[in-house]
Amino acid sequence: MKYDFAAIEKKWQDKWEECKPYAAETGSSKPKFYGLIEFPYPSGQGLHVGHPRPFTAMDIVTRKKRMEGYNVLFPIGFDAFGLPTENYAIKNHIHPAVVTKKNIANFTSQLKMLGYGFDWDRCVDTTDPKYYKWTQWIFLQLFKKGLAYKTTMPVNWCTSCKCVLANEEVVEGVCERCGSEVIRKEKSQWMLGITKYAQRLIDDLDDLDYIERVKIQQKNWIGRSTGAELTFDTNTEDRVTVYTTRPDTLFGVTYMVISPEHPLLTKWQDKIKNWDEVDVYKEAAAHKSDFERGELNKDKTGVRLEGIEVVNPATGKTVPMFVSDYVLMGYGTGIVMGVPGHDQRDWEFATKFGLPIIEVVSGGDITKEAFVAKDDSAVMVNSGFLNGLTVREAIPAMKKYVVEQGWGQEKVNYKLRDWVFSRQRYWGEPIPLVNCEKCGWVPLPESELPLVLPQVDSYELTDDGESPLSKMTDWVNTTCPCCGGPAKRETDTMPQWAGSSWYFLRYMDPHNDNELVSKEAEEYWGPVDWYNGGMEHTTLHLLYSRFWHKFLYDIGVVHTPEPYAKRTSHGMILGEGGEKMSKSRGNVVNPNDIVNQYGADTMRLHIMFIGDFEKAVTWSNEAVKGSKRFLDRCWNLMDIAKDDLSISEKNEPTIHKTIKKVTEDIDSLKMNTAIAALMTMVNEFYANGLTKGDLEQLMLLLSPFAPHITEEMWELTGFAAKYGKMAMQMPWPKYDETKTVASHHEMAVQVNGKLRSTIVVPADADDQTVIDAACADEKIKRQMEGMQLIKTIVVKNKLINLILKPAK
RNA sequence: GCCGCUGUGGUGGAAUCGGUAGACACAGGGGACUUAAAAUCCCCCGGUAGCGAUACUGUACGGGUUCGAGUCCCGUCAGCGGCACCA
Repeated sequence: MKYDFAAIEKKWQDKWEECKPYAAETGSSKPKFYGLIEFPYPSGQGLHVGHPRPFTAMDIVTRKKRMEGYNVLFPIGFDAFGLPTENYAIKNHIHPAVVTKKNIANFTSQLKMLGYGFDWDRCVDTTDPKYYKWTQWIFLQLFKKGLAYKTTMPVNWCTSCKCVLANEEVVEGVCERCGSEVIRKEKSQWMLGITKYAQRLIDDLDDLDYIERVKIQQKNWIGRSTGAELTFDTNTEDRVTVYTTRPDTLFGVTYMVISPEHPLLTKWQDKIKNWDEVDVYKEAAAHKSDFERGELNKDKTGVRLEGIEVVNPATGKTVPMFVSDYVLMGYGTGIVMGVPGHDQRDWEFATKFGLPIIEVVSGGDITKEAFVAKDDSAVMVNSGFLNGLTVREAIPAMKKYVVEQGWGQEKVNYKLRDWVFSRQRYWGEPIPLVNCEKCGWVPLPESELPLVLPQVDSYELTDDGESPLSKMTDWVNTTCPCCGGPAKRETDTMPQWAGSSWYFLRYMDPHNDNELVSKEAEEYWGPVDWYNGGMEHTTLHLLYSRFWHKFLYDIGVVHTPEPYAKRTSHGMILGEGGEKMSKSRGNVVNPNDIVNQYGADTMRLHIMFIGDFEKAVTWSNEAVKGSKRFLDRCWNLMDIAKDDLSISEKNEPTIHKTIKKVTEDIDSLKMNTAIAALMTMVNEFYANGLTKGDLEQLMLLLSPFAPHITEEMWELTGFAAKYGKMAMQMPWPKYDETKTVASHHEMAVQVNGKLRSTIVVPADADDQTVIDAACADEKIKRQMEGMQLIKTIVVKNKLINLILKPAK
């Protein structure tokens, strides 16, 4: 009988649809396992070959967990708000909800075609009002705790599209869509106070089982630095405060720099003698994009503030003050002390403006470049009481001194900024707040949630970059829930990150209309035991969702401070030729084609066999055949298996070894070597012959990888009838360590570290026995002629190294 | 520039703690079966020399540690990912 994958896959998928073997049961007495994959964005193109990689891996992990007796939650959903759908809607005049529905239906059928063990009854869709009711609810709680606030801040503004762009939409300083210049524009935006959680987001990483590079990237993104805030007197009534990580270099300060956006600048308008010049610089800086300010314009520019002087408390001398756009308003205090001797940026600035450069740390040549000591054992000079100390000693000494003198205090800073949470877009969750002239920003009562996205005539932005919702005057004009007076609704919507920041909680209790998640469900399922996703989500999605989860922990909604106990990441699938798959390159592989040609089981197997899960791999249509061939070989074993239900003596060591290997490899996502071990086992079965008992073990091991063919074989070989269960419902096979070892080993025999021969000896033979055996070997005898044995090294069951030297 | 990762046959990739480099596949070559093709089965497959046994050589490059290095250490080069005037 031929392996008819199309008929077999259809048969079993229909069966699973009906008997729901993947249903998770909240409150079951079995141990729980919550395996999570990043839910997809349902794009119009459908699934591409990159999706099945993480999905299949976690499907295998969770299938094995079920067989090991766990009550498994392996859910799926759709992260469906977002720009591509909105843009498609604008272009084709179709409501985004209609497009979304269609795309989700398409994704669903594709995912089912691949035979994943998702609990489809728990499927969520972030654009469903029943879902985003709770996204809005979380926002309201953040607002009530003061963690959501509105502020004016610079945004990316496309001068041609006249709209606000997300950072991701700005590519090399121009608008991704039209290629026009992008400038910074002040706009009022909702912000979330993630920086208040910065330290906890760093600290709690320590106890998590995340792959190391994810932890490192998160820490770098949060960017903690320790230093001091120092306050300087000026010749105005204001004092200025700077942040520095190197208070030890205070004696080397020869000037100060203020950011063009700093409010003190405007305040000092009358005192600055060259205000016109300063104002022009200020204006010019405002019109520069971040890109120009950063990437292109390493060349330092600036204007001296005539009439403003600052006193260096360490030396008592006055130094001049400049405005320059190399100082950022958003980090530290927006004012920097210039230490040109020991900071390359300051050195460039000082060189350009002819400012003095003082050496305060010895060891470099400050006439050529700033000396930034690589280690902290360099010695301080020209620094009063610090002279002779190493940098390592000088930093704490100066910090202490600064505090004693009342010049400042120790300070920790983070690069992490608060989260810009508004989008002037239609296709997102409406922000459930109204603005009342009397009461200010007022939250909607929770009973009015969800605040449903209203129907609009056009999804285009207004000319001044406001959300399409702002044109809906009937919707915008409302009454204040607080005083009953006239009020306006917020017309900004939430970013796509919102719905994905908590979706894993909703899976635990997806149909609950009264709570985001019931206490019972959350305490049973939380936290997620294993979350796999892309490296590209390490800094944003992962950080955002950890932040929300910590907030939910603080207000008592969840019982753990962290959402995910374990995080792994998969590599990308590249197109033929090693390039990123993209429509424009025309190298996108659609999983449908592979499934039609070879079947879902082959697709699943191949995508796992293709290479190291964490690394990028190149897709090859040619190589898929190997996986299909393997399944054919498995199938054909049915014809040659002897009618004996016990494990054959000949295959026993291989079977136990393979069970061990596959068990361990699945747990560490090394599916490629697990499959290789299964292939080796099948090759041995062909070489040795096999019993039905041998085949039974193979089917159980193969089940998580290729569930359709396995169930069919399980039925045909009579095991389904024998046990009254599907293979996937059987206990995971166990191995006996003592049976994994063969009775004899082949050992390598080296002479002076070079392989010269191999010998076969009984397992666990003692050292003298193997040395004797090695010395008796013909090839070794030849090597030993005229030589003297001075040392032997024996590695049990593996290798013998004989150290010889010429005999005297 | 900074942080992180990776360099292994024609190709994808294996190789617990430092212990037989190239498992398992793909492609290729040879053979069997077949009227033929597909499929299937068997054999070969890093390089150089040799009919062969075998010898030398070989994990980006240069050093080092070690009885022994793909693996550890120092340096260099290349590629990928992230961040980037963060004081």
